[in-house]
Amino acid sequence: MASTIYEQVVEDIRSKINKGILKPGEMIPSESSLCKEYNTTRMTVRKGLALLTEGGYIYSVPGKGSFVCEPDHNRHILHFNEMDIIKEHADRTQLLEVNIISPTEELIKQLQLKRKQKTVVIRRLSYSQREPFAYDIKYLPYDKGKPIVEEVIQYATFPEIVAARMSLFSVKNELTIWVKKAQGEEIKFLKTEEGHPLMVIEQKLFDDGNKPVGWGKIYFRGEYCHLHAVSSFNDRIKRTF
Amino acid sequence: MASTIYEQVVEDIRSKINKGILKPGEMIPSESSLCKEYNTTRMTVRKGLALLTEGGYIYSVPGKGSFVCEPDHNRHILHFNEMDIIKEHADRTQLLEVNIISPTEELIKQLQLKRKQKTVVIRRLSYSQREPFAYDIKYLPYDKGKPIVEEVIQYATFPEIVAARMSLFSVKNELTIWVKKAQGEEIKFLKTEEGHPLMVIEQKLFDDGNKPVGWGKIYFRGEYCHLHAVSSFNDRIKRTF
DNA sequence: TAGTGGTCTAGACCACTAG
DNA sequence: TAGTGGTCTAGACCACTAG
Repeated sequence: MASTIYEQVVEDIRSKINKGILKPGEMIPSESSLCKEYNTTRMTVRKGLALLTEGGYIYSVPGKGSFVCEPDHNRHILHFNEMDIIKEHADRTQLLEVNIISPTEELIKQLQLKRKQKTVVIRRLSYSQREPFAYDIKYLPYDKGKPIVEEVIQYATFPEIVAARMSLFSVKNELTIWVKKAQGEEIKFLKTEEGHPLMVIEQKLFDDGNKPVGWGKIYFRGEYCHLHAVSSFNDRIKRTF
Repeated sequence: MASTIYEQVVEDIRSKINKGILKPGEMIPSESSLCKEYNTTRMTVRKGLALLTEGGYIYSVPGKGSFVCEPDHNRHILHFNEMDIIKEHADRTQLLEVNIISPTEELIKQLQLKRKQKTVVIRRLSYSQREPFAYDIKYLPYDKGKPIVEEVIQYATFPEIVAARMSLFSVKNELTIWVKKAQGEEIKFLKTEEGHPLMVIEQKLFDDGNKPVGWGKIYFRGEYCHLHAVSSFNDRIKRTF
């Protein structure tokens, strides 16, 4: 049950939208008419409308009114944490390499480096019952002032590694996910037959100013990587209740 | 530049959090002290704090204060629309089957059906330059009252099909994504060699009352499916500015 | 010109926290 | 007991929309 007036406003309008009484594109009652309906003031009505806006149910157009959104069925929340997937199966994670190298052309492009700037490489291999199942390689711009702590690196996710080194609160992470047949280095480390399906997850990290601060790929033996995502639509408003 | 007082509050506090001046877990200044600092009233300060809360920067504890959140690097936004991926490559989408069947045990379980309730099957195959690359199969509970319009089904996403049939505003969609080697039926339709890597995307749809209203899988030839996701963290608040 | 949403004021009362 | 955030009131002025 709604314990406050604004919750009542939210529940009533949300239910009307979900039942199709209010359809996408249609105008909802104006703030002043809602004030009368609920015998309350504008600020209270607006608190409810703000929650409906946050939840993706309505949007407002100054001077005109508030309208029901087109539902967005495409937006999903993907909870991706490389270490969760690794920990789920791994009994051992081996640090293959932590090094400072001169960047390749690809790295200069991806991390937008100056030509003489060094990069840190981190390569890890995770085993499940002696079978290697995840191989990952990460690059980040080298910064003399910031030491690399191996114990941290071994068990941290990429955003954690970068955020720790750069003391960033928010690191933007762009994921690209695809499938490929194992070949070359991947076969060597993951000990698969040639052509074995791999799930590849590429991560590109950016700081607040959109500067690349990390780039890496994780190769999972296909059978070890299941990803889960949920449409974010209904979820967004629930935090509040 | 901030054109309103509450935007100024948001920008100042957000910048302090991003620079590490305010660290996760620390308390931010109280509402009353922010009122003094910005020479404004509580409702205006609270509007700014509401946006910071929405953006995942702070949370409040009644009686105690407002605190800086631990950043959540795991939450990503995945924009997944099966038809976008299909349209990107397809020059033809063939409706293989639209049928009403008696459910298998698996279907009864997945869709929580009563034993005698029929289900609708929809199977499609998409071609890129005569090469089949996406095979998908969808099931939804059969409802006598709701006709199945083939022209719609051929080009609609699963949530669209279900939402249209059930006049639902919000359908919850649970995605599971994994990799498998092509075998059996998949080889037959996608005309791949055995063991070819496939990206499998399973969709399970629920109505407002968490009742399953659709279940299906899409099999992509691996090379045709790249998924993109972005950490949602910084994005959430930007809508407002 | 009447109606709309956006911003803001200056209060009130409440439950809760922690010394 | 002083301080905190949560809810709510009853206004004000504004820019904008559309007849």
